[in-house]
Amino acid sequence: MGRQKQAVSKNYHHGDLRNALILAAAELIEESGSVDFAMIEAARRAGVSSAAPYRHFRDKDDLLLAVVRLCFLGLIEASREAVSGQEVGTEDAIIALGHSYIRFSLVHRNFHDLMWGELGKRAMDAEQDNLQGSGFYVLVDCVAALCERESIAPVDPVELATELWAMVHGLSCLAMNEQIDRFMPTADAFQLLESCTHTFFEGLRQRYRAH
Amino acid sequence: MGRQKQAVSKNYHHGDLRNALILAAAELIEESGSVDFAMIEAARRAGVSSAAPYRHFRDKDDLLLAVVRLCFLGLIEASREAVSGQEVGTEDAIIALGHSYIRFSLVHRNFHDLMWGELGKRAMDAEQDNLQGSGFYVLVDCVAALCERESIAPVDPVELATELWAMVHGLSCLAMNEQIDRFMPTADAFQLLESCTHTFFEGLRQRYRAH
DNA sequence: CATTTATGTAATAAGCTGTAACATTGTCGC
DNA sequence: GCGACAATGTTACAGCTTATTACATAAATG
Repeated sequence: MGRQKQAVSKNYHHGDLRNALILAAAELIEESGSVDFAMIEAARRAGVSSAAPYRHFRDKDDLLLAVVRLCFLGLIEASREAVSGQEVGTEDAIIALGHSYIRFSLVHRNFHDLMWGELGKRAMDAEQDNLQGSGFYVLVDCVAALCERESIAPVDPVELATELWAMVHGLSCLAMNEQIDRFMPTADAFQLLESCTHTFFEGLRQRYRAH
Repeated sequence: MGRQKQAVSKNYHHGDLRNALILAAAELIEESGSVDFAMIEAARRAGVSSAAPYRHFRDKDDLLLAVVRLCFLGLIEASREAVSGQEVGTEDAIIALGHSYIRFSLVHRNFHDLMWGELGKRAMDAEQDNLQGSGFYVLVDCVAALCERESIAPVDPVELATELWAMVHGLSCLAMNEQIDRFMPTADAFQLLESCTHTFFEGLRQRYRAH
C-alpha cells in the first residue's frame, strides 16, 4: 500500500502535460486522418485522467489551435529551407518553394483541413509568431527578385505571389485528393508544378516585359 | 385519447424521410459551418425519433455521402450553365467557368471540406451519376476548343485543364479562407482569376503556338 | 515549515450512437 | 376484401463522449 502510494505519488504530476497533449493530439490526427478524436483519448495517451487536459486547454479547439500553430511553423521552416539553396530571382527558386509546399501538404495531408480551416485562420489572427506573413513573404521576395532581375514591370509582386500561391495550393489539394491520378494517371503534381509555373512566367514576360 | 391516437397514426410514417434527412443534414452543415452535427439533430428536424434515420442510412457517413453527391451535382449543373452562354474556344468561356467554380465555392463554402475530403472521393468512386468526369470534362472541352482555335499545339488538353483547375481551385480555397483579403485587401479572387488565366494562356501561346 | 498555487483525480450530469424489441402502416397475392 | 409480410416508425437501453465540480497532492514561496 505504502509502496503503491509512493509510486503513484512520484508520477502524480506529469511534468510536461501540455506538450504531451499537443503531441498526442497530433499523433491522433496523423493516425486517424481526422480531427475527430476524443479529448479523453489524448489524455489516455499522456497517461492522465480525462479531466486533466482542461487544466491546460479550455476545450478541444484550444488544443487544436496549439497543434495548428506547430503545423504552420513547420511549413514556414520548410519554405525557408527550400529557398535557402537556390539562386535568388530564378524560376527554379520559385519552383523549389512550390515543391516544398506540395511535399509538405502530402506528407502532412491529415493536417491540411486543420491548417486551412477555421482554426488555421484563428491561429493566424492570433499572430503569436507572425505566422501570418512570414511564410507568404518568402514567396513574395522570390517573385520580386525575379521581376527585378528580368525587368518584368509594372506588376505587383504581392499579386503575382498570390496567384502563384493559389496555383500551388490548388495542385496540393488536387494531389492530396488523388484527383490528378484520377484524370492523369501518368502525371504527378510536381511535373504539373514545373510546367505551369513556367507557362505562367512565360506569360508574364510576354505581358509585362519592359522592352 | 382516440383523437390523439388518430393524429399520431396519421403521421406515423413520414412519407419521405430519406430526403428530409438529407435536407436537414445540409441545413445543419450550412448553419454550423461544419459536418459535426449530431445524427439525432437531423432526426429532430425531420420530426422523427433518434432511431428512425438508421432505417435509411447505415451511419452518419452514409447520410453525408448522400449530401455530398447533391453538392457535386450542383457544381456540375453550375458549370454547364456557365459555359452555355459563352462562345466556344474563347478565354472568356474558361474564365466564366472559373468564375462559376469560385462563386459556387464561396456560396457553398461550408460544404467545401465535405466535397474535397475523403467522403467526396468516395462519392466520386461510387460513380453513380458519372460524378467523376462530367464536371471536369466541361473544362477539358473548353480548353481543347481554345487550343484548336488558336493552333496551340502540341499539348494535352487534359493536362492544361488540370493545371487550370488547380489554379481556380486554389483561388477558391484562398478566397474562402480570406487569405486574399489578408494580403491584398483591394483585390478579390475574380480579378485574380481573370489576370492569371490570361497570363497562363499568354504563356501557352508563347510556348506552344504553331508558327 | 506553513501557505499558496499549480496540477491531477474521482465522480457525475447530460448528450450522442447504434442496436434490439416492439408497433403501425402499406402492399400484394389470393 | 383480407391475411401475410415488408417497410418504416417508436421506445428502451448499453456504451460511448464531454465538460464540470469537488477534492487531493506536489511544488514553490516567503
